[in-house]
Amino acid sequence: MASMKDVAREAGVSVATVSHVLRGTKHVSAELTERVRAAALALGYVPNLQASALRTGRTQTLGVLLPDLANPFFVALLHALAPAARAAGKVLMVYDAENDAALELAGLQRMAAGQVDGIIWVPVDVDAPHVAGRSTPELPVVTIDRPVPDTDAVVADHVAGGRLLAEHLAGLGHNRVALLSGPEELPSSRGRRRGFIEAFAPLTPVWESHTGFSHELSAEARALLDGGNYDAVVCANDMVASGVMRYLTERGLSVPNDVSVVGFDDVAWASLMQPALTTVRQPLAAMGAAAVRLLLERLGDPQRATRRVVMPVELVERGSTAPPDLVTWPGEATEMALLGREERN
Amino acid sequence: MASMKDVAREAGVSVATVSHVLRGTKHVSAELTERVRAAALALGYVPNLQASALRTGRTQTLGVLLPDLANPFFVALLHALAPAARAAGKVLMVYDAENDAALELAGLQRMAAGQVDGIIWVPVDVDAPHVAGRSTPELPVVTIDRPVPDTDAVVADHVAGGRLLAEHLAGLGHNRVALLSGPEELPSSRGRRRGFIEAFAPLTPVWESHTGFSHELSAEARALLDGGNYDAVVCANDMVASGVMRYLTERGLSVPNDVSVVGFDDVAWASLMQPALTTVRQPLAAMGAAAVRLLLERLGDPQRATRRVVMPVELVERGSTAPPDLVTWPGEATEMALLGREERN
DNA sequence: AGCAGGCGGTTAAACGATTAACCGCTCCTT
DNA sequence: AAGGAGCGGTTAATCGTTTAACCGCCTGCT
Repeated sequence: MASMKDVAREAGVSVATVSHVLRGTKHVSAELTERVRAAALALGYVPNLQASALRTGRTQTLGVLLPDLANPFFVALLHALAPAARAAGKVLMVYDAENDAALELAGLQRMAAGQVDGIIWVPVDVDAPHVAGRSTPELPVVTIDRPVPDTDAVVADHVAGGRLLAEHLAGLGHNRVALLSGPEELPSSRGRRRGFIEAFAPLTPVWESHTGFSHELSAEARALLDGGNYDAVVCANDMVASGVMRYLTERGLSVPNDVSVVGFDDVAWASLMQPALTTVRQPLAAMGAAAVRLLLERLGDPQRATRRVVMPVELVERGSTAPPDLVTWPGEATEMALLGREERN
Repeated sequence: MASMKDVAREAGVSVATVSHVLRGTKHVSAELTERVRAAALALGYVPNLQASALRTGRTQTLGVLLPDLANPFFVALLHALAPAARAAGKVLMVYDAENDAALELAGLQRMAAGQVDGIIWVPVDVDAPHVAGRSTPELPVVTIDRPVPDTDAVVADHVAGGRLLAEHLAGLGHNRVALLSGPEELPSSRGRRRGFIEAFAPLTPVWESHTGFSHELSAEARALLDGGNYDAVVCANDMVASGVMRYLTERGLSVPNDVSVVGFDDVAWASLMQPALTTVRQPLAAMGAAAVRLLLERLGDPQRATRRVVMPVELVERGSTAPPDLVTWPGEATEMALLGREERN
């Protein structure tokens, strides 16, 4: 690989001059500029970014630390990050924590080893010790979706999303809603749940079960669904909604004729499900751009106060929701109270 | 950030000794080893990988250059690559070419700038000039799915996959098959098509249209589907299959009762579709591991002859295929010959 | 005339790690 | 006893780039 020294020799100047020409850090006469340019081209010179990074302390690389690449939401986020980073001339170093806090910590340390200028991070678990203790001393961090105290953060307005769903379902005439909320410890799940309940509660009580983000339904969730006495299911996210639709269909129920189902996120295939899924869209492209912007701003001014950006969400009405069928349900209504956990307060 | 010099001072030894202790490159007395370890721990020392890379010429980073992060297949591939890379102590630098050859070239150059030890690459277009000319002089490359001459490559056995589908459909009794093959220039599409036709041709002719990999169907594809006279649709991949199932369903046809549909790849949500999709699974985890292994082998021995690894595929039978309904089709059979392109030999 | 200051370039010191070469010392061999 | 080998450590060169400091030289001001 041709180095700057080679270019300098070829052009008959010092390496300093080559550097100045290539970076424009100092004015160089037209003649020498031309000679240097020509030499660089002739030798196929390409600057060694490692060396440059060593000297300047800037790698032009951003770390992306995600909890799970198997989750389409995070993948979509990555997809949104990529163009924003490129626009800023940065390249992404991606680390998949595979939902494992130990792996996440390893990734964090690896990135702290001077490999990246900053990190865009969706923590596996905001309550894990290494998150609070922030074992990464002085590496700028922007969190997305799962904000960590004292970091810049980008989050969607989950509360508003929950509210939109509540209003949509209430508007259609639903009043017996089963709620499959996501992991209790996640701010996103909590926000969606709160928004939904606050906007829906005046109408009717709600049966609820906590579940993961997988399309595999928990035993508790299945019991709740088997119990009947609901005319709509509000799911933790689109993957869960997909699992629910499948489960209901297999049991001979029709979505949306017998039961309406809603998800959250609007992943790519939500519109391809049968029926197409009504859900809440998070503005991923904007969130990715915001995260990159926040990180660059902090790189420019490390002392800046941390900021939290809340992005608006949008209801996407599709075929999985419809007015409830007012004919009584096949199941008995009396046994319902035993199933599912009671809504606490 | 504490550097090696700091550790050396703290432990009262030279930086060389610190390096030897930390890397185990030379034997150091138990006492000093202990002192160095303690000092490193106390100062929270973490080696600067940039400096290390500059000196040794090894970054411990692998580049991953993908054509499109919006395509779930490539995302799944990335997901398969991540654990394999980690197991080898490497971290991944991911670049999304967004199906744009110019962007791909930019990514290639960026990675050639000493940022990675080697590249795992799925080219946007194997016929693009920068692919053949390989504008990346001496950077080890492993291609996946779209092999480039004179590189190590990992590919699934697409021909066998096509054959499996043909045998499956023929076994069910289908003999009027519409073929929506993928982009003609891609080796994967060509292989699937060839395998299918070779195994199916003895039975019956095939109507065919070339299409992209998107769930948005081309006008030609829609015309073919509208034409009728088929009892099964063989799709370029799962995304296309999903679009086809939706299109057919909207037109009142039932899958698999009226028409069987098959895809290719077995992406994550293939099993969640209604009906669940019969498809061919590519062994992604194994392919990712193979790619990393090939790349590491080449790093170890740059002179080694290039190798191509062909991975076995597997038919996954699900609900989207069934024996054909022998009742005659609603459409007329006579007008069919006009629609779709004739099978060219 | 004398001096400040700009211009266009070079010199050389970093950045942080790796590693060949070397230096005393001890111990073994012949 | 002389020479060689091994041990445990240090010195110093090096990777490729950046950039502060410096050096002549020419201009223009007073």
